[in-house]
Amino acid sequence: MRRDQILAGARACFVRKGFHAASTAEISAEAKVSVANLYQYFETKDDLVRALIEQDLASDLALVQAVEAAGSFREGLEMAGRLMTSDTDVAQDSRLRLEIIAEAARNPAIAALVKAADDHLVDALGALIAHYQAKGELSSDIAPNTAARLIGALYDGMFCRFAFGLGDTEELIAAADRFVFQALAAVQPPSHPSI
Amino acid sequence: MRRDQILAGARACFVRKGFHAASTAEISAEAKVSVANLYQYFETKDDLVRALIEQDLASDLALVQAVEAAGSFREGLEMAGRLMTSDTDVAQDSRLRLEIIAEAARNPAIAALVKAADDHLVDALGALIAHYQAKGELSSDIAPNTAARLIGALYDGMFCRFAFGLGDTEELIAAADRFVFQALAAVQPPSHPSI
Amino acid sequence: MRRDQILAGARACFVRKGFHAASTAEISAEAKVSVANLYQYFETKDDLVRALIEQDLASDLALVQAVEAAGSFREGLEMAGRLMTSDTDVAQDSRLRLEIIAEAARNPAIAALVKAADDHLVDALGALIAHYQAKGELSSDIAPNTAARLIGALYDGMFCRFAFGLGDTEELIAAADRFVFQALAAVQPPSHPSI
Amino acid sequence: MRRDQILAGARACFVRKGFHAASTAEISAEAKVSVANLYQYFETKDDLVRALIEQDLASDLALVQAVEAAGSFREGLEMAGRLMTSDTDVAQDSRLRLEIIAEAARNPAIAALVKAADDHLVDALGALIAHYQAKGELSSDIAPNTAARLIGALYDGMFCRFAFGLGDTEELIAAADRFVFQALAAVQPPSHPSI
DNA sequence: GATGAATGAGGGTTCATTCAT
DNA sequence: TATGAATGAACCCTCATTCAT
Repeated sequence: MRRDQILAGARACFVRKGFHAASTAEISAEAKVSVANLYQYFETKDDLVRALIEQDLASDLALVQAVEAAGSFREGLEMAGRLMTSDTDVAQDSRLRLEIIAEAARNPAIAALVKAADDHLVDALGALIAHYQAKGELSSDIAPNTAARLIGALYDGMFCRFAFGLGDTEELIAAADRFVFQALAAVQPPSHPSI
Repeated sequence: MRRDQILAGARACFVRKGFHAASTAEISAEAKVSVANLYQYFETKDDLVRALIEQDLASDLALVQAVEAAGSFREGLEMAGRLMTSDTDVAQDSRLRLEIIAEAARNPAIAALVKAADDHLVDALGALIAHYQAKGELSSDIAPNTAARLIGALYDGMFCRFAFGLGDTEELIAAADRFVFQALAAVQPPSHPSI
Repeated sequence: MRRDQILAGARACFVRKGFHAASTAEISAEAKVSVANLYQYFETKDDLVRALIEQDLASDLALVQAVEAAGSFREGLEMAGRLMTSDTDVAQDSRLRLEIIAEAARNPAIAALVKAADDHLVDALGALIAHYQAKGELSSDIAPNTAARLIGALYDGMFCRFAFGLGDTEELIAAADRFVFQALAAVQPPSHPSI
Repeated sequence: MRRDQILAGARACFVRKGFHAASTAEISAEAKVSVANLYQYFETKDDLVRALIEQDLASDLALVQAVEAAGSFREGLEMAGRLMTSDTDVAQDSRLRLEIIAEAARNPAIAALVKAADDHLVDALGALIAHYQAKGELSSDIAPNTAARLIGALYDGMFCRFAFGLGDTEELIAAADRFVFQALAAVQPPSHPSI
């Protein structure tokens, strides 16, 4: 309860100012809690950051599960796209995600968290791709996990853009879905056999 | 020059610690310059950041020009991939780029810079794609600028991962090239106009 | 009783960290009591400190009584020395004593307590010395209360050293006894009244 | 210069409130310096404390040298006593000394400093005592270093008392000198041959 | 009587920035 | 131009203390 309230306040502040620029004073004000109280729920500002990051990374799994539940790869992609944009505010989520990745680039502990979450995601998505490759719905020209990694990168890259208001969110996601499907589906690779 | 020397020191520090965590004291130490001296070349730490960002964004244009100079789209992609990895340290560049995007997500002034650079890039890449679509090398199913934006996103997303050491740099870039080409290629290979 | 339980916890913490560095949280944890509960027995941390100091100062009287009960001054000194080292942990007691004196040096209220206890002690010891001076066992060259004060100082000084583990406790106390006796003994041994 | 100014301010504050209760804000105010400036001369409040302690301990050597320079032990004692009381404010010095010893009781690093200084002092004083024992001015009944340690303890104990205004400073020191001399000089140990 | 939750005040430390030289 | 010295503002965190239950 109180803990969640604080996490929510922290999320708002981190989205607005980033991990480093958001002060514990701001966060507690946003969460309508005293600073000292905040420290009864989180040992350290870093701990608070870590908790938020874990919360955020965990939400990725929902996406994969949606894709898994779909009847075809294409459908799964569309479902995932819809889930992403269904959220209250994609730009905010994107900012937090961006902040997380930036923090991972400097803080090895955070990097480990992000890597673990990413591996998890890539494995799940890779398995799915392998499944559809076996069924013939997708081309087998690319290693499943490599494809998964590229899809992950594409989405991350879009989030980077959404984070500071570049382009129309839903439109780009829809285009991305088609783009990915086209890249992976190509039944008969045109002119350049395989490479 | 003194200014460049300071920028170089700043770059090293920002890559290592991020814009917020790198102190002017650290930067001047790295640049072998006194703090007060730094302030004779940059009015503010923010100015220093801005200068570095502009420097960094400008380097993107080289990529587009390489793609433009190539004989085919595919060749252009490969060239771009090679250019990116030819740099001294991709991880470092990626970290700075990531830091820039994260900063853009909070600072509207920086966002404007990044948007302008991105628009520039998208326009150039979009024009190129349109050119190859007209020649039949690429499918016309996708709007050229949308394709350009997706390509940009894919590369940004890969940089995000490189920034904290996820995956093999060159291998992933090569796969990305094929991925992009596959996604955009004309379904009916133009090299077999026989049909 | 609860109160004693808290005092014991406080003693342990104060010995370990000193009055200022020991927090009420630590003390209640050590006493296995909630912080709020502690405040039902002591209005203030200062009150707790004061109570502990009074407890500690009171224990000094036992020493004087031991000396009074002895048959000769020398014997009394030995008895006192034995009492002091018989305690569970001289170093711990010394630390607390030291902490008390240091606190007295800043806090007039505590200073008053310590002075009163010291006066009491000096008077009792002085009376004893006067008694043995009259009997000729001790030299009358020194005012009884001055001698008492010097003896007190010597012991306090030794406690200061014991507090951080300087030297062998029992050995030094034994030497101190001889030292004191030598200093106060009648120049012409009273046991050879022949002259 | 600045450093000394800060040390002086710190000394005043530490005497008044003790190491823990004196805040860096108070110290810098007393030294007429900004807090940030203080931190350019001392890395840490602990460093400041340590510097002050070292300064204080070093001043002890002057005493020993005075005793060494004297023609007889008794004369040396008197000289030392005069030196101690000649200082601007014995009570203040005593408070700082007390604070140092109390800190040594908790902080091993400080304990090491104090022990080293004490060993130095005991050795010097012990050598002197041995010298006068050889000359026959002092009795050989006591080990020189033990005697030195006891003398040190006696003086420390007196300082403890001076620290909170117990008794007349000069009078007690004079009495202590006689006390010590009597204890060590006793040409013919009265009645209790050696023990 | 007992406690978990809550907080205002303050503590040590750092930082971007200025200025006299 | 170049710098050592200086500082106000802020930051993270802790503590003695209170109060509703």
